[in-house]
Amino acid sequence: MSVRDQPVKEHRRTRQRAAVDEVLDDTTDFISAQDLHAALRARGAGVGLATVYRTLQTLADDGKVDVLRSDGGEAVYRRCVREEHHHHLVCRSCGATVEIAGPTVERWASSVAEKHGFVDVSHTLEIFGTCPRCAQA
Amino acid sequence: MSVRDQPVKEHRRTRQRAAVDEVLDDTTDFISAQDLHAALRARGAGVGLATVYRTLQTLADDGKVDVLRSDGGEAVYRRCVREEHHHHLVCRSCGATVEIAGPTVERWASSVAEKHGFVDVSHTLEIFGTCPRCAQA
DNA sequence: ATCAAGAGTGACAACCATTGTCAAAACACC
DNA sequence: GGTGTTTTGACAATGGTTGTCACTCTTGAT
Ligand SMILES: [Zn+2]
Ligand SMILES: [Zn+2]
Ligand SMILES: [Zn+2]
Ligand SMILES: [Zn+2]
Repeated sequence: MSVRDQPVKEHRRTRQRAAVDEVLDDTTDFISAQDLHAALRARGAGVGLATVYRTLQTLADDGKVDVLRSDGGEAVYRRCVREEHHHHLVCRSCGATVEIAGPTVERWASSVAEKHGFVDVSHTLEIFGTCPRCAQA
Repeated sequence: MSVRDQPVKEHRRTRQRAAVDEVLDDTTDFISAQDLHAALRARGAGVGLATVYRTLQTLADDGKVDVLRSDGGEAVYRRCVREEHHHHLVCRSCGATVEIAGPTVERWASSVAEKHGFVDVSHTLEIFGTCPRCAQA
């Protein structure tokens, strides 16, 4: 997404960050800061809400988690398998997420931008739908 | 974006809606509800903030305006030239917007979704960059 | 034009995600 | 252990957005 993957400043290892990591690893769907905070509580490993927000912010900055906006405009986070740039196919009903890579789209996006003289280009692309499991109703 | 363009219930014509329409027509970039509210004030045609939000919501529901989220998660609206489905190339600096149509991407998106068994599919796609005008710095 | 019914309005409160504050606690390193 | 820096967290504050509800306006019929 950014022009270049940079240094990624070192961070201290704390109980809180480990706890957040753990929840992220156990969660396959995108999750909001609020929900993550609740999940931590449920696990007994309470972490301050502000800390959850800060931690997620940091992870996002470091490219360790992907961020996108839910319908309500709430930011939701997810630890993705691929580190490289990719997109998502998300189930509107259950939240099931599939990571998508599309060289074609990447090329198309940058060519369109270039055609209009835009530089320092990035893009967002998400596909929503109802997954097979949820479809059988 | 939705599966089908539907009936679109009729709405009453009021001074407030006309005023909002006017601002939207005069604004080429995406604008937030707050900013639109301020713009209305500046024009002397004051409209309640709640009304601005409701009006934009309605317009969006009817597919009369496009909505997307700014970096800060704020919803921004724009009356686009094309009524049909399309996307945007937006300048991060000045907000200049170009409407984009991409049959290729449309096909790709639905084929990817189909491949994974997803139905009732929609997608969001926006390209961001620095426009030629803003680039010469 | 008059009128009734219901859609629309607006000032204000309420909500809620997110960020700011800052003293206390935890970490990393010597 | 000592020390300097980072991190934490309870709480306040911010800011966009929605809810409330009495009042007003548009519309369509009489
Ligand atoms: Zn599903
Ligand atoms: Zn991409
Ligand atoms: Zn520009
Ligand atoms: Zn499209």
